[in-house]
Amino acid sequence: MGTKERKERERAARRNDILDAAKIVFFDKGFNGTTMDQIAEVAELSKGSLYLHFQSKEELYVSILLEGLDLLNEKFKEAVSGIKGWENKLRRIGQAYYSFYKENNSYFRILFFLYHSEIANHVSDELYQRCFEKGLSCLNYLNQALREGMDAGKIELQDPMGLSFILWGAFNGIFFLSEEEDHKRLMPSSMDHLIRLSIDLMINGLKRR
Amino acid sequence: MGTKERKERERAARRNDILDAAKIVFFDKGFNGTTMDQIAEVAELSKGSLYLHFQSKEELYVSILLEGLDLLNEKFKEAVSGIKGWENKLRRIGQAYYSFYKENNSYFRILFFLYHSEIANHVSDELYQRCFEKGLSCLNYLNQALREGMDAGKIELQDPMGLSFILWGAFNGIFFLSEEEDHKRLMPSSMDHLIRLSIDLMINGLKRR
Amino acid sequence: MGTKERKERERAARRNDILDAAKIVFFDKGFNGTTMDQIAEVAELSKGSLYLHFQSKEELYVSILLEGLDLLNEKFKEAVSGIKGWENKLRRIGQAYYSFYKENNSYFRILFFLYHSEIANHVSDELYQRCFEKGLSCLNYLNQALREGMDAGKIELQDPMGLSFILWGAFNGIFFLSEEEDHKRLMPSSMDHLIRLSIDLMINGLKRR
Amino acid sequence: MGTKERKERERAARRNDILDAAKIVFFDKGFNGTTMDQIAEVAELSKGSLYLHFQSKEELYVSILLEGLDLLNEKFKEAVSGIKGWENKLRRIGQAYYSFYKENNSYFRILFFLYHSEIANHVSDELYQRCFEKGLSCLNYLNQALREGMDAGKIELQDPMGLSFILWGAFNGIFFLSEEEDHKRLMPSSMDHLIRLSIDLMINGLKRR
DNA sequence: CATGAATGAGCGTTCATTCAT
DNA sequence: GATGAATGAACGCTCATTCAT
Repeated sequence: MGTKERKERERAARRNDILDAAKIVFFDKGFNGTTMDQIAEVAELSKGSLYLHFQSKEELYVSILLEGLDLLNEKFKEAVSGIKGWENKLRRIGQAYYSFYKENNSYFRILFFLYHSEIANHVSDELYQRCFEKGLSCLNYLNQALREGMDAGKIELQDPMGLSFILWGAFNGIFFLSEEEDHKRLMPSSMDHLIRLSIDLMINGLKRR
Repeated sequence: MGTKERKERERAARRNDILDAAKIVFFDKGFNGTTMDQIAEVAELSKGSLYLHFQSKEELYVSILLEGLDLLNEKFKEAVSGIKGWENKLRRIGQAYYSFYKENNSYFRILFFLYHSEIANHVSDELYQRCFEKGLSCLNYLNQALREGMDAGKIELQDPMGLSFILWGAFNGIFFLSEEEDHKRLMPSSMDHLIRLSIDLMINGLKRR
Repeated sequence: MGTKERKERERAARRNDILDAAKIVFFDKGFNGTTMDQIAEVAELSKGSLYLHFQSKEELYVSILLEGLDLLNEKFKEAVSGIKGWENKLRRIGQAYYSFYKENNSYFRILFFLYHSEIANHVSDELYQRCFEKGLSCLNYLNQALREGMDAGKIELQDPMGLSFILWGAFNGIFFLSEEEDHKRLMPSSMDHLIRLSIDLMINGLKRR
Repeated sequence: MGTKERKERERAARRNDILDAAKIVFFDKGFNGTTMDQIAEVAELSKGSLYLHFQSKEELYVSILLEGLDLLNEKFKEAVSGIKGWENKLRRIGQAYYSFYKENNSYFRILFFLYHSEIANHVSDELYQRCFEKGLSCLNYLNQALREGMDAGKIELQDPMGLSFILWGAFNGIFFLSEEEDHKRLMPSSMDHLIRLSIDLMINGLKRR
């Protein structure tokens, strides 16, 4: 009886090995720069075996992205846990996202790279849907904080989802821009400072006058 | 005579034909999804002829980007021409960027995709530098407006370049997020509304209390 | 089992198939005139498969050359085995080279063509080194015979390696010249006769007076 | 009237310009490494104009070879002029060929490269024939010297053309072998010494006993 | 389940040659 | 005669995916 379970556990372990190997290579060389051979070699598995667990290169890539979203969800959860007040919550979420960007930069880039690439089109609907939901879940932390602020009358009564969306997009864009090596030439101030500025700007902007 | 001049005009025209063809294909399939054969076919030219005008696929791609940046610069220039007041200027720039995003969406995507890709590394320094400068020039319109606000004491005295950077990034991110087809499922409100909200949020955030 | 062994044998066999196919085409059209597609077609394999066994066109080419050198080494070994006297040995070596030239003409041409081509530069050091050593080994048969003649006081005491080099080069050149179809127009006598003449000339030239 | 002549002179001059340019590039990069564009650029002419004077890349190449053969003929002529005795003549011819090899190495290589390459097949019969004849003419210097030796009873009475052929081939082979960079590793003695040795060997070998 | 040999479509780039002007 | 834009057939090599064992 336990046999079946063990088998499944082993299968999951194998899957994880592949994922770990893929992460190493994808993080290092990007989607197009990575070959299935390289992943197989790092995973110490045959190339064919990769396809026993993932339907395609794209699905493998997106599976990593999914991990990234899980991680981010967790970070957001921690960030707001026990925190009172919409403003504090937003600040904490912003900082959490920034720390995710810094500490898990590779995940951030993968996460970002998905959109608009041809990758999304080569992935099963089911997998895509799961991505979508996890993204939505992240967005919801923002959403909650904003609602709280509106309920308290501190933020103009408007659709909180739209605002969450804006904040999320804005931070993405700022991080993304910072990625670019040459942009650092332009920036008079440190990234840390810039992010603090951004958070202040957003919070300040949200407040009713 | 004038023969020489005519020749040059024809050459430029041909170059433009290629650029137009490339735009069509790149916009549709992305950089990696596009082949030189496809471009040649659309341009109704032989593949070899492409290389008479562009050294490589990458240079062709970046040349389009350069056009996009020119266009955007123009849009920004128009946007602020004759406008008084930092707030008005910022609003106009934001709207101009939004209209660029909407009306020249393909340019926007190419423009956005350049960063962080390996493309930049396969392009001559000179071409890359020109991109950089044109991007900087766009940023400067924001910069000017912010300085004006600071001089008028309406905006907290801080590094305007950093703030420009934030605003630029934020808008990029918001547009980019909106690109994603599925995100539209989430959005309760129209894109137009969302952008107005964003601009208000930023302007409000900038103002001193 | 022995499964693993069988696999290896099959792999080696396949490698040989490719080598055989490549020989046919290279011999016929030369290095630059040969395409990987042609080889693949003759080998009844896909082009991609060629690269499973050889890193590049050049490596494939040089691998054939290596075979040729092995064969030649063997011929020289046989030629001198059991033969007494430097003169006899030299004659036998000369004849062996001539028979190699005649019977394995394709190898001869490849062997000859390597030098001075850009091919050598596109081959791994290891492969190149092996070529070099096998060539040296061939040269050594000459070297031994010459030493013997010097020890016996029949040949002027001079550096035998230099002389080996001369003899080797001379025969190469003579064979090579004979290759040229049109040169046959000039030759009043048969190739066989010419070679006998050459050997006599060399032997005679070596002897002290 | 002089008009026509002048035109022809100009045409010949142009042809020479191309030849000179081609020499520079071919000598530097070899046949396959050279493009018609490069030649055109060095010649400060358009690519199309090249074809006004030469039917193909191959014909251009072989035309240079022809120059080389002219040069060699001249060298041989000088070498034997006023020299008495077959042995002296042969020595002088051998030295002349060596000096040609050293001082006009690029010509030597082109001359050598022709044979067995696919080049010969892409050249008009007429051009090929001219090559052949000039080669023959070179050979004749050897031929004459050998006949003289035979008439004087110093050389075994045999077909002198066959022997010329052997000598020519032998020197070619020795020079060619020396070209190879790595062979220098093997050689205990200098090239100069080696050649002296070769000439002695041949002369000695020719003499009757 | 695991393997890894085999596939084959595809790619960016080159370049000798042609030909309208 | 001179030009140089245009051609188009090649070419070496890659790599995601398949499938017999």
